[in-house]
Amino acid sequence: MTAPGPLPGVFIQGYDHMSRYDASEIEHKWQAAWEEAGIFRATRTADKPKYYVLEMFPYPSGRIHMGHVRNYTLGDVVARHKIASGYNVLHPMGWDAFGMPAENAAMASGGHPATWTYQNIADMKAQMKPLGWSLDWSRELATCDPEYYGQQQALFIDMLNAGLVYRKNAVVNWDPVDMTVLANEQVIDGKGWRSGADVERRELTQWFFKISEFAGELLEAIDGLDDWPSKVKLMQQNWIGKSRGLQFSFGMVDGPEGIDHVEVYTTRPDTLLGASFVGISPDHPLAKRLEAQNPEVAAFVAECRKGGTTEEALEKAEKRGFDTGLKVRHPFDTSWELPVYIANFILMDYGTGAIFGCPAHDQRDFEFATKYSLPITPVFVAEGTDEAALTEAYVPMKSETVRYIRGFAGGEMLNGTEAVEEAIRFCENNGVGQGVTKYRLRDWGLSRQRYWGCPIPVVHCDDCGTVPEKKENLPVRLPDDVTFDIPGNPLDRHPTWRDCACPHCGKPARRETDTMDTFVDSSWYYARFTAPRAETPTVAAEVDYWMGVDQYVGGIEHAILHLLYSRFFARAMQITGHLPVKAIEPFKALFTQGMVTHEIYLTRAADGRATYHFPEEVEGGLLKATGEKVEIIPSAKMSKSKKNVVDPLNIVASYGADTARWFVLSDSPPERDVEWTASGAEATARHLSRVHRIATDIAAMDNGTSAEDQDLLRAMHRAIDDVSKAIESFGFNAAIAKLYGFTNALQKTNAGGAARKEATRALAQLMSPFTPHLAEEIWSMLGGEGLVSAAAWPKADPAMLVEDSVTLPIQINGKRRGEITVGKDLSAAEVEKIVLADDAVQRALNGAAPKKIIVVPGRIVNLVI
RNA sequence: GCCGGUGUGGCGGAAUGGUAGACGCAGCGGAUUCAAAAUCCGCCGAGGUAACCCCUCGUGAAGGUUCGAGUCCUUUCACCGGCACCA
Repeated sequence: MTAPGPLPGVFIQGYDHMSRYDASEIEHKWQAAWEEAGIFRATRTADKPKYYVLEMFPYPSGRIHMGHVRNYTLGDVVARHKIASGYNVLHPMGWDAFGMPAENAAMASGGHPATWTYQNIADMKAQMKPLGWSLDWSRELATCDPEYYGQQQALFIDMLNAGLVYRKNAVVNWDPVDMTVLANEQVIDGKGWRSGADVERRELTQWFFKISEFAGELLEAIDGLDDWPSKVKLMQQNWIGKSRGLQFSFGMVDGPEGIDHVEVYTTRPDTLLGASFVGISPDHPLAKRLEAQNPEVAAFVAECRKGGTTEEALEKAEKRGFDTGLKVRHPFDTSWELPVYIANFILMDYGTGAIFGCPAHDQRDFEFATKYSLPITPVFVAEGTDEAALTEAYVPMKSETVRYIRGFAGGEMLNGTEAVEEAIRFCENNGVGQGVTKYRLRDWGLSRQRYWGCPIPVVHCDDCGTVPEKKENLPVRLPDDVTFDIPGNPLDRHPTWRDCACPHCGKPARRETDTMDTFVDSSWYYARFTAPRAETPTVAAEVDYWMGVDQYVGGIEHAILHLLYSRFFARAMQITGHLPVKAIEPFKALFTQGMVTHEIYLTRAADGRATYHFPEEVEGGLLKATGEKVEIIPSAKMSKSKKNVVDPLNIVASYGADTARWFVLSDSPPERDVEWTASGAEATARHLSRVHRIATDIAAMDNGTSAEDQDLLRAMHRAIDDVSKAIESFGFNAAIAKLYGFTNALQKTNAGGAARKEATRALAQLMSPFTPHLAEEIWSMLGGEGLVSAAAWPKADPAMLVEDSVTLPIQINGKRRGEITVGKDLSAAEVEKIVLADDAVQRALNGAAPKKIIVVPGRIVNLVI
C-alpha cells in the first residue's frame, strides 16, 4: 500500500484567514465532543418514537474499503437526519467474525483464528472511527464472541425443540480444498464460493433448517415488503420458485424387489401423451438399488457424480443416460411401456428426482431422445399448422394458445396454463396422481466441517441418540488448543474436546463437531443489537421497542441468501418466542447501494500480458515512473488484483473524512455505482474549504440588514425544503446538488449579516448528515446552540416557498418560443391576453389567430397554430 | 434461454407528461499575482448567423399516443446485473 501522498495544496496554501479549514483538527475535536456528549447512544424512552437504522455488518478483514465508506455513510445520513428529527435512533455496529479467512490465515501463518480476528476487529474499528459515523459502539458485538454464539446455540436448541432443525443424509457439495460442505447457494459455477475449487458431490449426515416449510409464507409475504427494491423481491420470488404441477406414479413392469412404481413430478401434465421415457436421478433410490447390483450402473452413476456440477462439465456434457432395461407402464394405457433411464441431468433434490420425458416439447428431452433413438411424439402444434416431423422441441410460451392433437382434457385450442389445469383435473378425477404446488427452495444445510464457527450444541449418545446440550452448559465453547497444519476439521481430531457427558443420561458421549454456516450468525444479529449483553438471545421489552429494522442498508449481493435466511429466522424466532409478531419481517425497508468503482490502469508487455498500476502511480494517463502511456478501463469494481483501489485511510489522511463522505454520495444516485475520481475528491475538498471560508467571513460580519435579506431567506427555506425531501427519498446526490446551489447563493448574496448568519446556520444543519464535522465547526462559529448533531432539524416555512411571480415558458406547437413573467395568481384569461400580446408570439402568429391555447397555471403556455 | 436494469454534452449525472442538460468534474477566457498556486468573475450540446437576437437539430434506433414525450405505449439495438440441465 502506498503512503498518503503530499497534498496538492487543496486547503493549505493561499487561504490566509485566521482559521483555515483543517479537516484533521476539526474532525478530532468534534468526534471527541460527540463521544463526551454520548449523543449516539441508543436509549429507549417513552416520549420519542424509535428509528432503527442498520447497515450490513462487515467481515473483519482488517481493512476498510470505499464500499464500506459508502455503505456506512448512507446509513449515517439516515441516522443523523432521524436523530435531528426527534427519534430515538438505534444505529449499531458489529462484526461478522466467524468464517474461513481466519482459518486460512491460521493455516498460512500459524497463528490462531481468534487472535487474527480480534486483531482485525481492533484495526478495522480504528479505521472506522475517524469517519465520524453516528454509531452506538456500546452495542458492538462480534459473532465469534461466546457471548454471542452462546445465545445463538440457545436459539438453535429452541429451534431444534420446535422442530425447525433436523438431520438427514444428503448429497452435499463438498469442497475438496477447504474440506467442507457448501450450501447449494454457495456453489458458484460449480466452484466453491471462497476456495474456487471444483465442487464434488458427497453424501454426509447434515443438519438442516426447515426453511422450505416456510416457502409459501416467505413468498407471499414478499408482497408486503413495500419499501424493498422490486428487483430484490423479484430475485427472492424466483429463488423460492413456486410451481404448479402433477405428481403421479408410473407402475413398474418388473421392478426390483420392493419397488413397484416410480413417482414423478411434472409441470406439463398436458404432454402426458407425448411421453417417451422416464428418467431418474443418479441419486434416486431406484438408481442406488441398481448401483448395488450392477457394476455397469455403478460405473455410470459414479461418472455422473464425478462430472459434478462444474459449468464447463454441464455445458459440454451431453445429456447422457443409462438404459436400466426396466420398463414402466403409462398411466393411461397399461399396455404402453416406457423405458427407464438414469440420466445425468436430473437432480434428486428437485421434485421427486424422477421425470417423464416429452421430447417434442422440451429441448433437453429432445436431445436425449435423439441420442437414444426414442420416439418424439408431438402433443400440440402451433395454431393453424399440422403435425410435422420436428427438428427441435416446440416450446411455446404457456400463455400462447396452441392446437392439441394428443390432448386428453379440455378443448382442442388451449393455452399452456389452461391445458395444465385441465390435465391436472382430468388426472385427479381418474385417479392418476394429484395436483401439487412445489417450491424450488430447498432446506438450508447449515453444517460446516470447520473450526471457526459456532459449535452446534448437540451431543451424540449411544443410548439416547442425538440430544441437545443443556442450556445451562452453554456456551459450548470452541477449544483454544487447536492447530491448522492439516486440512479438515480441527474439532474432529482434538484429543478431548469431543468428550462430554450425555445431557440426558449422563453417560460418556461425544459432541457434535460440525459448526454452523456463518449465514446463521448474520440471520439474527439485527435482533441481538437490541440487547447485545442479555443472557437470553433477546429481551422482550427491547425487541418490542426497537424491532423491526426501519431502514436496512447493504449490497445487492445479499439479495437472496442473507435476506431470505434472515426472514426465515425472524419467523423461527417468533415461533420460539424470541421476537414479537410485528417483527416477522425483520427489515421494514431495504436499500441496496451501488458499488464504488474506479478506472483500471494497465500497461501491456510484448506478449500482451497486462500489468496493473495503482492510481497513485498514474498521472495524466502516463506512468509517473517511466512516462509510459497507460491503457484505461473505465468504471470497474474496485479490486485489489486490478489495483484500481483507493484506500479510505489515504483519503481521510489527505482530505479528511468529510470529503470522503461527501464525495461517495455526491456524484451518483446511491443505488447506482459511483466512480471514484481523484479530481472529484479534490473538488470536494475545495468546496468544503470554500464553505468554511464563507462561514468564517460571515461569522465576522456585523448583524446588519439589507434589502436582499428576504431573497436569501427565501433561498434558505427553499434549500431546507429541497434537502429534507431529497434525504427522505434517498436522493443524496440531489441533496448535495441543492447544497451546492445554496452555498452559491450564500456566497453571492448582498444580504445583511443577520440574515447571512441565519442562512449559514441552516446550511450547517443541512450539511450535518453529510459532513458532520464541518457542520459542527460552522455551527459553533455562527453561535449555534449546543451540537448541530443534536439540534432539531430545520423546518421550511411554507409561506417563504411561495414566489410572488412566476416565469412561464411560451410554447408554439410544443416548441419553446419565449417566456413571460406574471403574478402567481394571475388568471388563465389574463395570461392568455399577455401571451397574445407578446412580440415572439405575434411574430410566430404572423397575423393569424391561434387554433388553441393551453394554459397550465404556474407551469407553461402552449399555443397551437 | 429466462427475468430485471440502464442508455441524456468530453465525463458523473438532473429533469410530478410542461423551458432538456440542474449541480459537479474536465475544458476555455478574464481578474488578481513579478510569476505561479489558491481564490474570484464569465463561457461551455451540435450546427447556422459578423453578431446580441434568432433559426434548425438534439435524450441508443424506428414508429405511436398527446396541445406538449427524456418521461407513456409498440417494435428494435447495445451494455450491465441476476438466474438456470429446476422437470
